[in-house]
Amino acid sequence: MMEKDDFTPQDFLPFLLNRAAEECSLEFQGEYKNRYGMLRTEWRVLFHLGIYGSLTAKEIGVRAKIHKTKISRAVAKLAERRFVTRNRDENDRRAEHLALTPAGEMAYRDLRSVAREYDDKLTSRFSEDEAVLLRRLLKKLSGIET
Amino acid sequence: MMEKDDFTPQDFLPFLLNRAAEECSLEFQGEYKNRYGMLRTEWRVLFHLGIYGSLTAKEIGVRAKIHKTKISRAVAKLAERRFVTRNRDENDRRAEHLALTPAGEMAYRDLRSVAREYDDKLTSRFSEDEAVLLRRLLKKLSGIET
DNA sequence: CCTTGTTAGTTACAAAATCAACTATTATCG
DNA sequence: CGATAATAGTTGATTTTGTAACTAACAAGG
Repeated sequence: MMEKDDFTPQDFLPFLLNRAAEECSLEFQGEYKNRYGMLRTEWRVLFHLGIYGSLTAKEIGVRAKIHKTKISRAVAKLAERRFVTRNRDENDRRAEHLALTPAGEMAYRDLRSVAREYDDKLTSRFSEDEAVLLRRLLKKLSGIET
Repeated sequence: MMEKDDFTPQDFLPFLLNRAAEECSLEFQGEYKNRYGMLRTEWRVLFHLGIYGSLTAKEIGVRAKIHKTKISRAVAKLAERRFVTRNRDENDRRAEHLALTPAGEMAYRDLRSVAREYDDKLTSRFSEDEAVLLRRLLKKLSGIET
């Protein structure tokens, strides 16, 4: 009973992904937490609105793979702080179009530059090609090609 | 005031990492959850013991970048289910050496083969070179070269 | 020895995530 | 039309996590 055994569990992808994601998220958290007292889900929502302009909670969930209750609560907090506005869709009154307020825009641009610096710091460990490839592969893993 | 603007926040690495890790972890969870009712941290601990034989909670934490309280609770559950044993270090009686019981070994080998299949499925989307590079880069990101 | 500091691991309490059930609205189809 | 199903989003109950404080054991310096 010959068993091919080239599998090294310490290289198990979900395992490596979790570890890297955890490491980076925690480190990056230090950069923004004391700026706006924002939680991980909140800046992710903020980023999405900053990038794409206006989205519904549902759309954010699909793009970012975040659970809808997490988004619901994050949006509630962001709206409370006047970082986002909610606008009912007139064609489908279940959906709400979310967008950044000017204050939200400012916070986004600020965090965006912090993110850029941190991203540069991370990718400085790689060659340009490696960085490009890494991003492409990560997108492939989450089933998103764009 | 010219601003170089080659930074696309939707490609922000911590963001891509989180999304990919979340996607894979959730999908993989479906493969093992109903087998042993194990949580993410628990199988990660189980894997480490399976791979490295015997470790202290501290060592697992460093290698896997998992917070010590999470490990403490995961170990408690695994011990309760008779998957791991605890042995006080005689030289330093603060530390405990953890190891798998035969039942733990069986669970590990079972999950390991599930993991192998899932890993194959994931990496089948890439070329061999890409898969190797991806793992290398992920290790680099978590500050571990080995 | 004995104070002070450090480390391994646990635990209490607060914060957050998950799950299930819910409202309100729209879609489907007999 | 009218019943049933589906969808966007919210809320409450439960579970899990993170923070900080704790115990117990060791270490170093006086």
